[in-house]
This record gives sequence, C-alpha cells and structure tokens, in this order.
Amino acid sequence: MAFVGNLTMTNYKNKSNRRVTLADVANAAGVSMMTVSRVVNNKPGISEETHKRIMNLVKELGYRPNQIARSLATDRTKTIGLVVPDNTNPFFAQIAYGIEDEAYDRDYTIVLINTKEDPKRELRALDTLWQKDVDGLILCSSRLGKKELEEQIRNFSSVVLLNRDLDKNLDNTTTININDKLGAELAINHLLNDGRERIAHIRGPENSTSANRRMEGYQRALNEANISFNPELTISCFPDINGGRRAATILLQRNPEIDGIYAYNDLVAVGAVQICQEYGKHVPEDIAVVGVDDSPIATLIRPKLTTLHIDLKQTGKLAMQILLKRVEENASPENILLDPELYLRESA
Amino acid sequence: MAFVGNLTMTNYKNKSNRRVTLADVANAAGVSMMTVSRVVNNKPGISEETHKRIMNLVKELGYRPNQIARSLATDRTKTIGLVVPDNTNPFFAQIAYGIEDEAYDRDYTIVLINTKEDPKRELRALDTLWQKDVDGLILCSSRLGKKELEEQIRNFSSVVLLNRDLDKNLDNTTTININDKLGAELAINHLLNDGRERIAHIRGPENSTSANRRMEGYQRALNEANISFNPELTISCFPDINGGRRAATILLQRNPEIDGIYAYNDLVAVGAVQICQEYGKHVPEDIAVVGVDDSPIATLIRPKLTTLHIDLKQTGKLAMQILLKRVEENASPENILLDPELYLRESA
DNA sequence: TTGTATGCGTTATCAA
DNA sequence: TTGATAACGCATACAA
Repeated sequence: MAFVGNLTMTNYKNKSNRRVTLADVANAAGVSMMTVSRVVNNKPGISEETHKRIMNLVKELGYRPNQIARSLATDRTKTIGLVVPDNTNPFFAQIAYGIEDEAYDRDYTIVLINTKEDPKRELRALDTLWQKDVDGLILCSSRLGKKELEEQIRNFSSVVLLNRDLDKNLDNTTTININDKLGAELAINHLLNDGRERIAHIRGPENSTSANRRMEGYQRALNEANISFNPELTISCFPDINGGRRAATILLQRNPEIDGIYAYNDLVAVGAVQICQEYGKHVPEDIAVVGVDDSPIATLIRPKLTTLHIDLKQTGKLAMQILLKRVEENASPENILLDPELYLRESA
Repeated sequence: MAFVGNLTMTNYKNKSNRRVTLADVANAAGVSMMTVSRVVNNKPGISEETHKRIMNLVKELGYRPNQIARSLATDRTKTIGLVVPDNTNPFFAQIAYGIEDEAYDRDYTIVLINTKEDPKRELRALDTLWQKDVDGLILCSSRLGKKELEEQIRNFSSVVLLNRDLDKNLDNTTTININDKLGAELAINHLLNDGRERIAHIRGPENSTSANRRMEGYQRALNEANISFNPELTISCFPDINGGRRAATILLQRNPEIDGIYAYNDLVAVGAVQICQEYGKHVPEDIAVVGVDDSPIATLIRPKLTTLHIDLKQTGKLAMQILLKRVEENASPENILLDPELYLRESA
C-alpha cells in the first residue's frame, strides 16, 4: 500500500512553488534525507520517536515521494506495459480490466497501448515501453513474426504473452493461451450432434495464432467425424462485426446450403447472424451459429449467441499475478492453457 | 516522433549486461555525453560529420534513451493519466481509444486506472498519478465531491475533465461535457411527437452529474409540453444492464401504463427493453425506449436502439488535443459542450 | 561546434 | 540509530 501523506492535502508545494522533496522534510526535521527516506519506506532501524516526528512533518508539509526519482534510483517503475490490438474490443477490455484490478491491489500501474493490429505500431509500442523501463510486459495477441517477437521479448525482464505461443520457452516469459482446439472441437461436435452437415468456419485474421489453432480444431473435429475438409467452407476476415458480415456474405453466395457456422469470435458471429437473417435464413433453424468469447453482446442479441466461454477478467488477474510473481520472485517459466466451456444458448 | 535506434536490435546491453547509456556511446565515440545527447535529441549546433558518426554508433550499440532519467532531468514524463470508472464500459472504452490514438501520434503514453465508481479508489488513482508526475490528467465522470475534486485538480498542471463540470473555471483545466439537456429534450420531444403520453426516465446513478443534467432536460421538455412532472415515473439505477433491468421492473410494476422510457444510457436502455419484452410488452409498439450514447450494442439488439449519438473516439482525440495544447503551449481554459444527435432506429 | 559542471529526487553503501 | 557520499541517466546553463 505505502500510502504516504494526506490525500486531501493541497499545500503540497512550498513557498517557492516547488514540489516538497525529501530534502525539505529533512531540513524541517533537522535530520538527514536518509532518515526521512527510511521513515517513508518503513525501513527498520529508526527510533519510535523520530519516526513519529517525521511522519507528522510529512503530513504537515504534504510530502509525497516522486516516483520518477525513485524509479531512477531503484530501477523499478511499478509500472506494467499492456499491449492490446484494440481496447474497445470487449475481449481485451475484459482482460485489461482484470489486469488493472490486480495491478491496483498490488500498487502497480498500467500503461495501455493499442496496436490496431498493426505490427509496426506494435513494434513501436514495445520500444516505447522499453524506454519507459516498465517492470513487466503483458502482450496480447501479438501480430509479430516469431523471430521478431522473440527479439522484442528479450528486451523485457518479465513477460506474459497472452493469446500467443512460442516455439521454445524463454526463461523470462509465461504464455497463457486459450485451448482453442478443444473449443473448436466442442463447437463442431455440438453442431454435428445437432445434425448439421455443412459447417463453415469464418476464421478471423490470417496471421492470428488463435485463428490458426481454431482452424486446426475445426479440421480435426471434422476429420474425426469422417467429414472431408472443404476449403471453400472457410474464409478469413477482420475480427469485427463488419468482417463477419463480409465473410458471411461471400460464404453464403459461394455455398448457399451451409447449415452451420463456427465463427472466429462473437463479433464475427454477430455479423454472420445479421447476414443470415438479411438473406432470409432463420437462426438457428436454417443455420446454426457458434461464436467464441462469450462477450457481453452474446446475451444481448436475439437469438442469444451460443458461444465458448472464458472468464476474461479472471484471466487478466491471473496474467498479472503470474507476471508479478516473476517480477518480484523471479519464478520459473510456465505455459498455461485455459479450457473454454461451451455456453449453449439460442443460436446453435 | 524521435525514433532512436534500431527497433529490432537486441544487443541493447553491453558486456556487463547493463543498459547502454549516453556515457557508453560518448566513450565509444570519444566525445562528451552532451554531444551525444544533442545528436539523439536533434538539437542544432552539431556538425554533419559527428552527427552521422554518432548516429551510427547509437545504432551499433543499440542505445535508446532512458525515459525515466530523461523525465527526472526535464520534469516531463510524456505520460498522461486517464481515470475512468470502468474501461469495460463501451462509452469509456471508445473515449480511451481516441485518447490513446492521439497520444500515440504525439508520442505520449497513457496510464489507465479504473475507479469502479468508488471515490476512494478515484482518490488513490489521482494520488498515484501525481506521484508518477504525469504531464496531464484526463478525468472521466469523476464521482468526487466538488471541493475534493477541486483540491485534487490543483495537484496537476493540466487537466481535462470529461463528463463533469466545475462551478468556477480553474485555470489549469478544460471541461468537456455532453449537452445532456439538449439530448434529453431531443429524446423527449421525439417521444411526445410520436404520441407517447406517459414517459418515464431511468436516470442512472444519483451522484452522477450527467444523470442530473439529463433529468433536468427531461423535466424541462415535459414542462414545455405542459405535462406535469410525476416523480413516480423516475428512478435511479446502477448504469449497466442489470441496473436497467431492476429499474424497469420497479417502474413497470408501479406504473404499468408507461408508454415511453428515456434511459440514462444504452446499457440501461437494453435492460429496460429486455424487461419490457419479458413483461409481454412490444417495443416500440407498446413502449418506446430511447437510449443515450449510441454504443455498439445499439445496433446489435432487436429492435435496434434509438439513441443519442456522440462520436466518442473523436471526443477522446479532442480531449487529448486540448490537454496537450495546454501541456505544450499553456493555452487558456475553456468549457466545451458537445451537442448529441438523435439517431432514429427502431426502438422509438 | 563541442565540452564542463551541476542538478533532477531518490536510494545504496559504507561509515559513525 | 543516524548520516555523508555516490550513483541512477539524462539535460540545462554556461564556457570555450
């Protein structure tokens, strides 16, 4: 917690309109800066009496430590970099929320940067965070190439990679991934059990790892059901509603007899549902649609979306906990796989 | 922009595994640190030749400036504090996106903190940001009391207050508000013109300024139409879907003959629509519902939500532009009022 | 065009 | 239990 000073104190500046510094307190108390520093940081070896006296002065003068100076001296910024493609996407918004929540509890702070799915932006984001000397990095859905990603990761002392994996473990990084293959199998098997025979897959961005894993799961599930894979039934798209709309349009024009769609995420699924309906198809009677993420909209649209659920706020908290364990205790690397659950609602 | 060094360079540490510093480059070049500093910062007064030579060394050694040290020396952190109630709320997510986008372009970085509508948390957030010495603060929908808010604001050199106003102008702060009264009048007048006669208002949190302004607009519009205000037709709520659901339930039980609802925001409106439908009422035939914010869900639910629109990403950009104008040019205070537009869709 | 001295606010280290 | 000094990495002011 390390709460120092009175939050509602306003006379935090001395007469010359500067910030109150350790030196000011030390002068006022007639002691050295180190004594004040020790008191403020609750270090041992200070007499009861001076501790009290100095804490009173700290409050009276409105002293609060300058985190910048502290960072320079300690090489710790109490700051974590969070890089996401788009904070507006409920998926990342939920994760960010969990991360920030845990950070708050542990007295850390989050620097948020959007990459907009642009590798150049991502690179610059990482460079910026490196220059800011963040204590750790949480990188979500990186769109960087393998080699580039590894090079970047080496620049940070502790990293959590969310929604992306590595060929070989790096000893400063933990990966957290959703078990996309399992998820895909859950979805496809449900559709198959429901009697669907021509199941398409709108597979998100080409360069997305999670998209690739979902694709694998899709193929594997079909394979296990002895259904031959038809490339015409898959299409990539930008992972938002419009992407889903465009992809579904093409899909439906190419293959009007499709009776099931497994979408990259809920946004894409919503776009697909919209197009189906606009084409006069009933969901789920004519076409069943399964999403991924269980984002807020899943229960808002009608029919309610059947989708794969992960507790994202909790996942964010977990990511932060793991990162801080690494930052503060130098824990060893691990790779975490989160199993999604199929939430059956109305669309499939 | 100030892009220094090669982004893909990995040997950023020298043999002793330290960060490469100005001193390292200066040593390697056989010049003083200042010369290197000038080159890196593109300051004038450096010969063509040394500039080139040093830039080469900078790249070769993988030098990148330490922003912390720079901040301590210049008293500028290139960091802006962003305080919101909940980054997961699309309203704030959109604003944050715009803010981050503009920040990225101007080479600033965003520290994001959620308050969860908790004034204590908000206070601590501001304290943290103060200690981090941010160059500016964007505070959204503050839930602090007037006096407390003013005290806090004084701690920062530049502030943009979003969705909250001040009694008297402070010379370091700009307020940006949505013209809620106008919005409310737009909504209510539309409902009245549509022949609605018993229009209720679900008015959001008690301590929210925007909620109060919308309430005023609601009353004024009714007043102008010579309809007497009935307190039974208004109710406050937590500003999310469940809040809307709970409020609508109470409202409908108290006054089953309600034929129009003006909701605090789209989430609340969605909750209200759900409850109406669950009570067997048709929207908009039996009850018309108008939301506020034009959040993504507005076009996702059926019926599509009629709602008041503001370009929130643009608003975020604007907030950042104004803040930076203040930070960099010490511009004078202003108060901005954004006029919403009523987007007519299906729910009213 | 380049260099020297000094300071930013804090903590680490060693000494008293 | 406390203090003096140096160091963190950089930029400002002034000098050459």
